[in-house]
Amino acid sequence: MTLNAAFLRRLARELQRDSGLSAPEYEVLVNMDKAPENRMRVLELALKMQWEKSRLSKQISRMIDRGYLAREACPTDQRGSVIVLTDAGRDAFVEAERIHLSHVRELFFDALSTEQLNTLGELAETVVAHIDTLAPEDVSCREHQGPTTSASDAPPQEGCA
Amino acid sequence: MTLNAAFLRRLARELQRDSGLSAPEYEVLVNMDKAPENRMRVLELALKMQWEKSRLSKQISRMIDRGYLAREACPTDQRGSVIVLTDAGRDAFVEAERIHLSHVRELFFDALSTEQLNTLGELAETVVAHIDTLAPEDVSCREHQGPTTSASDAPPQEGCA
DNA sequence: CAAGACTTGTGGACGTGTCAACCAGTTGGA
DNA sequence: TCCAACTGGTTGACACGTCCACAAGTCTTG
Repeated sequence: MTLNAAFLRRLARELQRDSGLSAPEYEVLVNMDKAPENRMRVLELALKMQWEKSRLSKQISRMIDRGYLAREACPTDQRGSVIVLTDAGRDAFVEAERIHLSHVRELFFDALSTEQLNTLGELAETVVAHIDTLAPEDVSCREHQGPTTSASDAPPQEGCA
Repeated sequence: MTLNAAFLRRLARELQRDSGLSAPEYEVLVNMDKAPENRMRVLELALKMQWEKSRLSKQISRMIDRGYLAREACPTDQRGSVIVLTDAGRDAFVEAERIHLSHVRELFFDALSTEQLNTLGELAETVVAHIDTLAPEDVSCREHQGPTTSASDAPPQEGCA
């Protein structure tokens, strides 16, 4: 726990300082960058990131204000909106990614041997699997309780690789 | 990273739901409970928790409003204030601790063998040590740069044991 | 002692996160 | 067909965090 708290705080600060992007902004950009045509429905993104739709909605609004994203009407569902990565957004992301990866490498990977990294990965997966096993708890996009519609699809997309 | 994010979020939510205390509140109470006579100077607490003084100041104010803490004038330094754990604060903490420890046990310790736990602990310490080695970065109570006044004293007090 | 430097703690502005309420569009039946 | 239930997304209220500025007390030094 100590490790993780210090680690995340430090990475977030370094990212902000060196690239101007906050950690949440970076995470969103990671996922938008991977999306086909750099466009995605809000809910699709929320599922992929395991974020609450409310949280994502607000984050998106702020990032639109900053020029990183744009919102478009969805042609097939009048309620929905499609989020698009702007050129400015992509530029900011590319630069931030370069910086961030070097921070990660410096702080983490240099500290452990390959073997140790593998061991750590296995331990982490063990616990994650255990958490999934216990009450599904339906991590984020709740407010429906379909009987375990599709519990363990893809893991959430953290912005760390 | 995935492990930690999911883990912390889940624990925080369970704590809030079952005890009514937020994670930051709980952390503060952990430290106040350990303090001699349940009283501490603000800055002393900030150092122990590795929190920014501003963050702590605001958290304390909220917790005073909720009746968990009280503020007293410091007899030896007119600027300072001493924080005291109220009876209500102690009661809330005792109850929350009971609940929280069972959550931790269920989520984490049940998932790994003793040997695995030891291994994980060693890996975490390795990385923490590495982080400390790299730029001290002076984790939280910055805004003075005394030449490494007392770098690695006690580790920060996380509320997890 | 007086001036400047430093310390302790608070407050404002703003970004981030959760919960719950809400609107509008969509859908599945009677 | 038409209404009730559901879904996609936004918003408001509030808690939490960070950065920066500041007031007021304390220390240092000429």
